[in-house]
Amino acid sequence: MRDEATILHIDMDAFYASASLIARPELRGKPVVIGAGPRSVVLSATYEARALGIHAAMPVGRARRLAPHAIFLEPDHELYADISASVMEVFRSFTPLVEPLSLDEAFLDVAGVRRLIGDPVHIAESIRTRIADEQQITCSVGIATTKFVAKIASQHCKPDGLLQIAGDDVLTFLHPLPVKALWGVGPKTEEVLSRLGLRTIADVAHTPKTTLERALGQSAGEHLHNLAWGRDEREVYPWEPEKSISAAETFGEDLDDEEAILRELLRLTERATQRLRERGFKARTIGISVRFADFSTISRSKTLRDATSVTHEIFETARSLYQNLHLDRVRVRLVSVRLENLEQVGESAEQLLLTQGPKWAESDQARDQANQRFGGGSVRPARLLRKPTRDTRDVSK
DNA sequence: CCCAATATAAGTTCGCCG
DNA sequence: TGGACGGCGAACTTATAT
Repeated sequence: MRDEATILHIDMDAFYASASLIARPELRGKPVVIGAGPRSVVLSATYEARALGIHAAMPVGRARRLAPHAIFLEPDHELYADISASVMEVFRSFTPLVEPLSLDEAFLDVAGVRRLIGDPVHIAESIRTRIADEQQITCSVGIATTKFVAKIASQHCKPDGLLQIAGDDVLTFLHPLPVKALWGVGPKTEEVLSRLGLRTIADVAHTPKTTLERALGQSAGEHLHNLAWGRDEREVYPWEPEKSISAAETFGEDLDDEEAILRELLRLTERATQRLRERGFKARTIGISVRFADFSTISRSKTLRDATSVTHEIFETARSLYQNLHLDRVRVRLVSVRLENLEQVGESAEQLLLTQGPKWAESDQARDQANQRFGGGSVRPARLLRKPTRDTRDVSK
């Protein structure tokens, strides 16, 4: 194990509701609804929302009803991608070893540049200053010898903080924390651990590894035991290949009409396959998930003989997966389309056209180009021309 | 009663092959 | 022919994270 704390975990504070974002000219003075979840203005209970004068938290559906003309800053809004790209660029100006975890979080390994630029704390302060200057966003930085401890440290000092945990202090820092703080322990695992009488990370550390493995499975048991002793071998990888692409949509109201559900499925297939093609992938495995009114969820998938990126082909697979469920007017809340087993398409576009069936591949290509030129959704299958169902989200009830 | 969207990892079950 | 067994990939579920 390295004994010097050179791993940084940087977490933007209030990224999705940052003052700089709301101050953007195109948003100034307009009602803005932030977030996408059941409590769309998720931030009401947090420091950042108070600072911004946001008081109301409500489901996004209600927000749409109350303020239909508001600007909805959902997580996939392009403004966030812009800011994220700028921020990651700042990180990369300090070291190439930047591993983004999401739009607003990244790990950095500064071991190799410390002689060049300065010690990790100095680097962290420089980064915080630059992000504040350029984006008017505060961020919190955890510095430690491992990813895991760096991540907990940044949570610990949030907001607008910096916390370094030296190698010698790791266990003192870690052990009093609740098991929930272990990365990978969610509600289910917490419950299992609690039945074993384990409440703190120290408790987990002092439990025989075999006991943990029996209760949680081999891999998770061993992993947690290691983390509890501050052992985390994972390195900072600047790049990981993508493994799946998916698109999902929760309906404004539950649907039970097969025709309507298939229309949504086609729309989601469009969304997913377009991203697939943008990234130069084909997929061999097509999966769907269906969530019912009671929130239970099932999934089905099919692996094809040959990978494809053709909307038509993928939709037909998704459709047959759906129809094989033989749902008879069951109330459905969400469907999703997932593409897995991704393969990078070879250089030759000709080969793609020949092997994929010229007609559909060409029509996809033409549509992608048109959508790029005229904006997403300007060209779409005839089947989708009827009024989209999602707009029913904010009416009635 | 209410519970987003996207991605990853790992566990289980099952069928196929030798 | 019958069966136990192991390996393997596919299908599916569950858990977790942001």
